[in-house]
Amino acid sequence: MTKPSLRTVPSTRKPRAGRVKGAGRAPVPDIASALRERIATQEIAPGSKLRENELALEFGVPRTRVREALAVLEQRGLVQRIPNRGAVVIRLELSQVTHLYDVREVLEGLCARLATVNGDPARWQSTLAHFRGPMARYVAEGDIDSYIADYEAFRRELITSARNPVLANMLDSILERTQALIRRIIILPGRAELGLRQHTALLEAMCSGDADKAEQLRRENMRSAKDFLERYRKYIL
Amino acid sequence: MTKPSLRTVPSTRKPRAGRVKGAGRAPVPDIASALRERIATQEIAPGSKLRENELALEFGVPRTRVREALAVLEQRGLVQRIPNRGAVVIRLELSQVTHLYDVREVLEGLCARLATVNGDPARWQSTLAHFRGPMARYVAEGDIDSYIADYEAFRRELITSARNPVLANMLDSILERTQALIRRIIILPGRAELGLRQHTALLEAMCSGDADKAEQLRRENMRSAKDFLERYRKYIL
DNA sequence: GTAGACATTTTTGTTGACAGGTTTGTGCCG
DNA sequence: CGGCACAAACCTGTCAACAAAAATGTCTAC
Repeated sequence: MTKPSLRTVPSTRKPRAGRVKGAGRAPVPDIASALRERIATQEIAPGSKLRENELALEFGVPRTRVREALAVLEQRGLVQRIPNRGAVVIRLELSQVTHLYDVREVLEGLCARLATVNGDPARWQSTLAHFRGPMARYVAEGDIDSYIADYEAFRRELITSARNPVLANMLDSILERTQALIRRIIILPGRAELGLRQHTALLEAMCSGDADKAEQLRRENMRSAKDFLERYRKYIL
Repeated sequence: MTKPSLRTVPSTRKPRAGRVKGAGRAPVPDIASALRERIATQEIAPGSKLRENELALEFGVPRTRVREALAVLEQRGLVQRIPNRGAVVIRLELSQVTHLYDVREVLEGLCARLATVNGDPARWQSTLAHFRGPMARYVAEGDIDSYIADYEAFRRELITSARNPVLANMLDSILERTQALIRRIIILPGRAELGLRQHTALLEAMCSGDADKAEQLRRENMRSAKDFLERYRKYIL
């Protein structure tokens, strides 16, 4: 019943290359990354249709390349493609998020263990200090952005230190799919404070070279994140 | 000042080109599966080049479809694609296998735990009996094929019972990449016997509903498999 | 006899066009 | 006034031809 007002480009062709984004030639990985970014930031809402022609026009690339990028995103679990109907952004159900967090728990645990085993303990001292000092202040002052940014850096450092490309790839895949949520979890009452304590404990275990404990602590951390998520699911999903 | 490519005049008429043979139409996933199978069985050796034209001809499909299939295989980590040089089957280094097994350890552990939690304990009684009876006989008699087949069935049952699609997908991904190895690991001296004992112990834990123990036992099982692999690496890789 | 330059062939990368299916808009009939 | 059938527009799936790059083969010069 809704009048389909203003469909873009009624009859006038775009005469010039009106490429809004990258000028000429964007490689497939770049297109996939750009799309991934938009999905993560919810610039493209879950459930939206991704029209190939539209994207091809915007990026100024042939449709085939957009198609390849969509195939990558499908393999990565970010979009769902229905034959002859196109690609839509995956809508996160609670069950799906639970599945992701169950897997993430053991993978992050492994990551913490490997990072502890691989590096020398002294390496994490400065990070521990950072969590005890500035990070604690961020939490106390409610500077969520700084806290998230530095936490992400720490997480990346863990992955790098683990030196396991397979693990890194899988963790990336999970992060891509849950990134839209972390900001909403972290502002839950008490979550940041608990997380901070847990990260500090983890770093202490890592500094003392106790890999088993590091793994266990990291897993507990993930489990508690999942608990928060399930408890406050109404406010998040 | 990009000169827009001149619009081609549709002068050539296509006389409904008939397909030469009954060479059917294979969808992209089928081609990917076929290739995956060949890689797993080493019908295509690691390091081989996969020529698009060749495969297109063999499958009786246009080259584009082979190309898509190769893209899937690349995302799955089974082949490596170098720009302008084509796709080659990944060659497994020991370090890579170690990485895969480290990740597999925690994922299989999670799988065992979830399978224990989700199903009722009685469900695994018959499987336990199967491992104590026929499976033990297979090992004693050296009937490796039957042993592997039934073990694979058990493994799939675990994955199904875990009811976690994310986990299932990742375990599949790992299996695809290591499948060429399992047969060689299992024939190592003492491996099958140890594995049998470990699987039996795992099933006992599952029957008693002890999820934590199940996870731990499964992880030990994987770790010992990795140990065998590293000890006998000369004979395997 | 070998190394290097050039020509040929093979293989991959890219593009636009066409065909089939789905959604959307419109008119007719109950 | 609402629902159904039909037609148009749109979108995706598919394909074969074209262009560029790499690999291969050949010949010549030293």
